Amino acid sequence: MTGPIRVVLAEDQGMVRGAFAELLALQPDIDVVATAATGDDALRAVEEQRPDVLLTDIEMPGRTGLDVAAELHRRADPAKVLIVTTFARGGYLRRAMEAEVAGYVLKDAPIADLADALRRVHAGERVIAPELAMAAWDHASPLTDRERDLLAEVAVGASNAEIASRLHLAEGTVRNYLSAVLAKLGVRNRTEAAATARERGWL
Amino acid sequence: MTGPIRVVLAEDQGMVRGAFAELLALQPDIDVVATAATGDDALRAVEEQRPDVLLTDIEMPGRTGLDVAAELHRRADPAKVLIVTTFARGGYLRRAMEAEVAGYVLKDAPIADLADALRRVHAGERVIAPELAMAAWDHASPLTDRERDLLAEVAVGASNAEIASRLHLAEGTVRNYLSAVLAKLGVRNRTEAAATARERGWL
DNA sequence: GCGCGCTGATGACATTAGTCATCGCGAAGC
DNA sequence: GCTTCGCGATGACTAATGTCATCAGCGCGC
Repeated sequence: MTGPIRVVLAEDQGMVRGAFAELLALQPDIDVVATAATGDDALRAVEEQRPDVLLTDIEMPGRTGLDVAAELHRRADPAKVLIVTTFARGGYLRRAMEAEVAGYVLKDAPIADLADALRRVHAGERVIAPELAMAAWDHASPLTDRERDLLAEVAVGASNAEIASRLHLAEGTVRNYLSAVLAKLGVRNRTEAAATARERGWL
Repeated sequence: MTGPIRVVLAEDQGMVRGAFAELLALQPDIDVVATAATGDDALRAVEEQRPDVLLTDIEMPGRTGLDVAAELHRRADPAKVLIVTTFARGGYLRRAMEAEVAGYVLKDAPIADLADALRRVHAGERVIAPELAMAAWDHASPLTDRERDLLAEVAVGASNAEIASRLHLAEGTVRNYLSAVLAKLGVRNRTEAAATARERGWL
């Protein structure tokens, strides 16, 4: 042992951030060296504090926790990333895996799991919420990258003409792609496609 | 003073529930007599424990915190209700007001506000998050009840024909209503209307 | 009791959205 | 080298959406 585990905590909700920070600080082997409310603050805190572990939520203003994880991975930063989130979405887990995060736990789990996961991640283990390890992959998105781009536009209410101009496509092409998306999702119109994709985290 | 404030805590996310419960339990004047992960459990806990205050999240499986608040209000239960939630949505606050809740605070606020709000609510004060007291009403939904019903169907991807049959309307009527909704929201199609309404909490 | 807003309805019309067949190009995969 | 797949495009359809004008009953406010 070389001293307590140095942790940066990123979580946008003030109460949850405060509560986690206070509880973790009660653990003798854990030292919360900084907290952040946004992804950008989290990155800055990691640069300044060089912690052992970044404990981060996903949904935060500006950069998300997944964006931060991807950025740290790109920089080959030695800090391990432990994602703690509400969302048991396959898409999130996929992106987390791509960013090589060290752990992914759900806020649904008991609070004791948090410090436990932190210690295991610090020890070099990989910690994935068991509900996800199984469930994530049979929900894998059948969409291609381009189809996802398109669907993202659909989800904010863009018309085919708008999508065509934003994505530099012919309008007919947009119609065709969307037709394929509808078939893959097994739905009958764009609005249902948007609702379904949102629900399954395929946006 | 007749002893500590007896609190029932309802919150679906295990980690957040655990963290809040542990922190509140550290306060000498607060006694967490029960915790619940669903609205139904919360109701049951209030019946059994007869607490001074029910501290509850809104979004929970089954019955929401707002449903529970409305039910307790209907029963003229003496327990005061303090809503603590992520969502600064006008619609939620409106429904909370209708259920005569004693307080409404945001998880965005610092953790110290939680125990503070709890004490003030117990003392008979009404505590509303300042961001909301102002903001909620200028975002008030311009939609009528029926229009909201319709939009809820639209948001899950129903076609006009489906909406017509589910709501017992003529299809032409559905088209007209939707047209009015689109005009009120200042959008150009149903998918954008769904996205906008979801974002503003008007569903 | 008159007006207004909500609800519900028709019908005609213009515009979008969605389907299908078919094509070209390039990059993998075996 | 041939096939498969992703990407992008036309064109010709059909079906679904959205717009507008117009009407009628009901309840509420003043």
